[in-house]
Amino acid sequence: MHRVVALALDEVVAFDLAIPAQIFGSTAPEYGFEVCGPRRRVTSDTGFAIAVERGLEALADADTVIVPGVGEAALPFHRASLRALRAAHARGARVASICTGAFVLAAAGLLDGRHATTHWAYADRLATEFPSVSVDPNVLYVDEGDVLTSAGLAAGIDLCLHIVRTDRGAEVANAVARHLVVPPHRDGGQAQFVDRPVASLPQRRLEPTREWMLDRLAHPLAVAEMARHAGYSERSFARHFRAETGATPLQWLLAQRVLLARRLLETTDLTVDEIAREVGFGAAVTLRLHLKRLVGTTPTAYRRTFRGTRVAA
DNA sequence: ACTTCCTTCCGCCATT
DNA sequence: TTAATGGCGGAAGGAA
Repeated sequence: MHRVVALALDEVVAFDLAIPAQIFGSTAPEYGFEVCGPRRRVTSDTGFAIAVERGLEALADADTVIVPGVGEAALPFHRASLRALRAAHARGARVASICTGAFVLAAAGLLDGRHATTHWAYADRLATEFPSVSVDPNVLYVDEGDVLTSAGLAAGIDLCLHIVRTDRGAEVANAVARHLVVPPHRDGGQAQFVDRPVASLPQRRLEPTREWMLDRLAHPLAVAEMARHAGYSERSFARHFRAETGATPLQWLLAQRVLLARRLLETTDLTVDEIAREVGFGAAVTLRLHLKRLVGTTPTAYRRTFRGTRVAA
């Protein structure tokens, strides 16, 4: 049982807190979830009160600590909370933030010299207040291994799914996503928002083409063909694709191939070479390369870790 | 790991 | 005038 503990400070963003509560507290299997904080009762950013079951001592035996966003009034933070966070991290716990929770991690010194992200509207401020943090406002989440940060609000869902995928594999993460009724995978590097601050309707114009690409994943697929399917020139296709997904066509395709390969490694006994061909990589070396690049591991090591993991209903 | 060949991506800019 | 389009060239990056 992997213990996830969320730290609820004053003016905690209710939505941010609800995400890990839903995912680790009820949807994903084999996780335990608790909410802790320096006070037994906090008022959320939207005004309703939350009963906090545990004190800061709960951080002492957490495997993963999640810090949701907090309102302006919560700054500066309780020294005891920051100390407990530092101690948890030093002990080896994985620490993650959602939205403006990154300010708490930064105040605890856990982001020094690291890449991090936060809600796009606060990115400048984070970079100004904590010059030693390398802030990237254009990604959904940043995974530094023992410290993870995510962008605003709904990006917390992407982060928590990413954590489940890391711990339990792609198959379990997909099952959780299906239960939540969200798309199974947005890559961390995806832009938080595209072109306009207020996204207008047609963000799914290329969806049929993406579906078509998924169907033909096993075959070689050139950008020129994709553009033709979408009815655009290559140049315009690339522009629209990036605007909708945050990724270039090839990046997206490679990510989907790796994702499918992960599922096959988890759920089948096909050889690495067979899987490589099955997902559209010409040979096993190519799969190895991209799996290493995107997940940081080798096919056999990945299979050893995740083969046979049970899937949530 | 290195090299070669090929594709992809993106800024620039004229055109619609 | 603004917004979208698509061709071009060079640099980056993928495949073998």
